[in-house]
Amino acid sequence: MNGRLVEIKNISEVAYMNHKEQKTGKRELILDAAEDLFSKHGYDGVTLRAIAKKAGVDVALANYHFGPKRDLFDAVLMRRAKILNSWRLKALEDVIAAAAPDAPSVNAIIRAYFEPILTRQHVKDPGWKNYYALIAYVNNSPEWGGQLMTQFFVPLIKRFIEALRMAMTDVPDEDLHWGYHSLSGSLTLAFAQTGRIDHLSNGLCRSDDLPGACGHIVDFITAGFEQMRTRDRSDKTATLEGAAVEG
Amino acid sequence: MNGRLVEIKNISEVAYMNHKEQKTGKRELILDAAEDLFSKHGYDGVTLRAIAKKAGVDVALANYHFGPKRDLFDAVLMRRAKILNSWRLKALEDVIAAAAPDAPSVNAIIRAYFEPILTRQHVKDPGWKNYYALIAYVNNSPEWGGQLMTQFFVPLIKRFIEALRMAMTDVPDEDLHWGYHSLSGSLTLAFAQTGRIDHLSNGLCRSDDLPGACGHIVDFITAGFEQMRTRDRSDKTATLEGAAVEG
DNA sequence: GACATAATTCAACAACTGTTGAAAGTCTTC
DNA sequence: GAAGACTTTCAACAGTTGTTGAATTATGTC
Repeated sequence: MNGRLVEIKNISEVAYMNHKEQKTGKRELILDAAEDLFSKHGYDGVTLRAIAKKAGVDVALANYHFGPKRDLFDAVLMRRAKILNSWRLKALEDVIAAAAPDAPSVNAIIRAYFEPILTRQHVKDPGWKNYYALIAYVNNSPEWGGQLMTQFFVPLIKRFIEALRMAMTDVPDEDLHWGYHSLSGSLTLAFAQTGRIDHLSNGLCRSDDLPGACGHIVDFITAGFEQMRTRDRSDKTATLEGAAVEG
Repeated sequence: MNGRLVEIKNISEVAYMNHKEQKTGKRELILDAAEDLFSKHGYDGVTLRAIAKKAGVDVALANYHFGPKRDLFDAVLMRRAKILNSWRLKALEDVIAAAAPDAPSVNAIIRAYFEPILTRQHVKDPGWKNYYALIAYVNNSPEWGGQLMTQFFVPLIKRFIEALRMAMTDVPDEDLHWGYHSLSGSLTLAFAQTGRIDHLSNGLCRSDDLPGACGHIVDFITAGFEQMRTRDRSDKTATLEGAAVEG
């Protein structure tokens, strides 16, 4: 039995499930357990036996359903990626259509990127929460950063940057791409829910308050993009380096 | 022999080395190899044998110098933390002193946070590059996010936020803390050098161009903070959620 | 109810993990 | 150059890892 084929079968099943009914088989229990543990300890920090124990099944069952460990990880990533992707794409197209024939505002575009994460009923769904933390792990890992996860999101991101290009004419593509990179980093760290901001702010801000976090981040990121319209692009690198050479 | 004691001895040695001369013993080779591998594959993704092989020494030697694996990881983190920390603190105090008795500008504060990373001669030092990627790993991992690394940086960050509070009176502490969180996320993802932006921008932007990256990020983040002065703080969460419930 | 198919468990494998104690080597100091 | 302390290697341990094939149970079909 080929693990890769099993994985693909899994994806279509999940897409189907989402529209019909939740399957409660042990197969899903394994995915849930893996999602939880992978998001907390990373790929190498989790053993198949730990996953099996959490799911309440035998070790061999994971291999039966998903093949090698690596394919199980991919299956976990892909299970929700398609859904999240479609939601985001729809939100973006809606914003573009609503503003047509004018270009949408930067703020509306940014919000279209954040809304699908916060809204719907799954804000407090632990499964989705774990999945977001898992994306944070994948996003910042050099090992996974340029792999299948990225490829899957690339079309959406390109469309997203395209919309920003519409909203802000005469802004160099370089700026837009670095802007998205900052956006992605901010969002990712918020997703990771490391609890650091709780500690740092003495409880004033809470890691697990995703809506609150995104409210701040959306405004922050919007301003970051807006400044590109009037940005001074003279070479400040030399200034930066020069200043330190003096000191 | 106690590993924790060994580690502490190590820190003082490194601090001494930095002012005097580079020690080329096998001990440093182990730290270099570990730094490289940990930054690429995470804590659990690296075996002591892989480190030893890369360093060209026996497996047992790592344990002799640093004790258990966990303590070796801590030693790698701490080796450069003290140095980076002092550089950043000095840059920040310089900016504050230069502007006194007025408050420094937001842009100057942000630059003080970025400069020490880019300047000095170590921009291209592979050791420092690996270290930055390692910080990115630690920063986004729930397992390490709230640990010794964070504690070590907390005083600096508090001082940094304090400076921002001076520069922007009447901005709520909540905004400032979330702003720093966004800054940290952006910087961290840039540090990770995952190569994604290269792929996404078709080579227009390069992951390994840290000065270029920081030039963009500094302007982006500065604007993110500046908008807090005139930010509309009415509850947009309801709007966000409401919009999705409709659609 | 027999039968084929899928799902699940059991037992075990070879390879690899971190760690350790003893042995061998190297360096300093008298 | 002998003594002693510090480095480094060697060999091996007990436990864990992902994976597998056979055995067992559940599920659905005619």
